[in-house]
Amino acid sequence: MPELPEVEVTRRGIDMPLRGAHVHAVRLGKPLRWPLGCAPAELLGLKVGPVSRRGKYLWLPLVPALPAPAAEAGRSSGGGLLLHLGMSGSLALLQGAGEPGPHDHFDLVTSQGTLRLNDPRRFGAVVWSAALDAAPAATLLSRLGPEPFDPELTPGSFHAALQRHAAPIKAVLLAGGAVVGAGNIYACEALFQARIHPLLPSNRISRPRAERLLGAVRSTLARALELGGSTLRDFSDVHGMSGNYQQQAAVYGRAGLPCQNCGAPVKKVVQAQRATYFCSHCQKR
DNA sequence: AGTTAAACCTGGTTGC
DNA sequence: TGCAACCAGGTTTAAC
Repeated sequence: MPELPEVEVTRRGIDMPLRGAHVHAVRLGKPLRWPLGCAPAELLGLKVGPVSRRGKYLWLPLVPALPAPAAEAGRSSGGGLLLHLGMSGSLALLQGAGEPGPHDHFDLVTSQGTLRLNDPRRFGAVVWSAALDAAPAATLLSRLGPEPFDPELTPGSFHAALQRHAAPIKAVLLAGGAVVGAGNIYACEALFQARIHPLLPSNRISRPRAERLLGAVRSTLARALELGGSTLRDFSDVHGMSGNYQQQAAVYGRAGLPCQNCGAPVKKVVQAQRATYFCSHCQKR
């Protein structure tokens, strides 16, 4: 469910409300993708810092609330939680959180509300790391390509990155090495907007088309962000509001329906076990 | 080395 | 109506 816009919407929803909050308790549900990586008791008393995002990961800094005497029994000297929403995860910030439901697998109970992860499929993760640039966080983040809105990501560098892969452009976008953030929905939408065929080998994309694609990725993600995050059925922001980008999708999930540009039926193929929607008339190889 | 499958899970939808 | 098959926003890990 969550691609970059949804994760960013989530970040904005929890950042200020949680800042400066003290951790009162931690509750773990069923196992997620990876173990937490520390004893829950180590988090107690730590203070929440500014929440940041890298790709589809969120970083929730947790620092000692008191300067000097930190070495209390079992308390950590600080670090943070690296969170990922996987395919079906969402975060909620609850005041007076009720009993956890069957898919609520992580609670961070703080002085300013309970941050609760609901994730039916449990592909998501909450992992303790002593620092953003230390293992395990650094290891996970090291595989990520540039942020889509990083000014250092230029048409030239993007084109160069695409030249390094012979795989279909759709697969390259999903892999996130050239640019992070475009998941299955937005990759389809961006390729449609750029009029590029999803099966076209990445390294056969010209410089002008690469520039167009980068612009399409950026505008697609920015649009989704404006609309509050999108996606299919079960994404909701921290206030429980669902996004509505799906109604804006030009090709995703529209197999057989007329292309909004030319009227030809939208096609669906499976690439790397993922559904790809495109218009074979508008999108050229 | 680079690309592609398999794996991790549950739930909703579709089809017989 | 019941149940099996298939599908779903991601990404790591193992295998060609």
